Amino acid sequence: MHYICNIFYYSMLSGKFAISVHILTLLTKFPNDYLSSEFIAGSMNLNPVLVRKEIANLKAHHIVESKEGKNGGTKLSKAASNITLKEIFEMTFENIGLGYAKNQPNPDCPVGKKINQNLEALYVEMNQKVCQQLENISLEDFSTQF
Amino acid sequence: MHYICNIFYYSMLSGKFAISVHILTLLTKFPNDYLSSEFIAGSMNLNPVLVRKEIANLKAHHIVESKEGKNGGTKLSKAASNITLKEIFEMTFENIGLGYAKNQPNPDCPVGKKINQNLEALYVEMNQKVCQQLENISLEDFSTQF
DNA sequence: AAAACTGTAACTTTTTTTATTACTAAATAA
DNA sequence: TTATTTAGTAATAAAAAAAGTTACAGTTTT
Repeated sequence: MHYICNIFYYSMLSGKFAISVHILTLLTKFPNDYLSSEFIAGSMNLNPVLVRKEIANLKAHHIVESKEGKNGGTKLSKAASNITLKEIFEMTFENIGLGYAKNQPNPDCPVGKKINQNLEALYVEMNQKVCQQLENISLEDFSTQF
Repeated sequence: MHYICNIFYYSMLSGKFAISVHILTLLTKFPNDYLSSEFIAGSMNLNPVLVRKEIANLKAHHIVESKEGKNGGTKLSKAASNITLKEIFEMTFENIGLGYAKNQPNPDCPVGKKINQNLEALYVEMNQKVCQQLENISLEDFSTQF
């Protein structure tokens, strides 16, 4: 089934990393099976459509592949030992950081003018630290805890 | 003005850390003045009531003090050089981490049963890394960037 | 006494997240 | 070959969370 690629299609799930890791852990546990979105959703207690959306993202990053039709589903397309949590983190577009105020600050105030830029610099550093940590954990490592 | 303490009063602002840092940076820039919530809100383009709520939290942690009445406002109650970003981070109740799925996972699935516990362990480690970083930055350090 | 503040409650509005419904297309199995 | 099961996606609805508003009591200062 083919659709025109829609960049904005993907809705933002707040726990995307958690959801992706959950999906991928299940796929790791059943490396030879195509798991259905229904089955995965059952483990997560989440709507199957949301699971499929999350899988769409993982597919776009080529770490899983799906088969449509009866007995279809999704499986890993590379070994769990060759996938790091850092990769998964980056795939979910999530950023470590402590947020920004929603409103644009006052550009006439010296603090308002620069606050977001200075916070950004701080958060970039955080990301680096966190990525160093996640880079050393493979999906296989994570999955063997279960 | 005194009210009965209400633990649940404090509403959750998503960018609490950012807002607190912004407030504290302003207070650092004017260490001898009581700044009004109106003035602070003007720099942040935020509702003054929200600023006062955030300040209530900072007061509870004894790093700022307020004066009611005419010409009242808020000022730092300790030197900016003696406040670290780690302290501020901890005051905002924010946690580093990459979130959890909203729904309770299926306890009959080996993965569902343990996913949150395993993510938690991962996030605890992240927090430690981030706290190490923030501990080395004082409010004064941060403020001199402006 | 008037004015300018803080503190807080009680809502309301807006935004973001999550869930649902519905339908097309594909693959399999009977 | 036809029914069935599954993915893919759009569109919308519902729920939850965040942000904003209004209102007013209590404090200080002038």
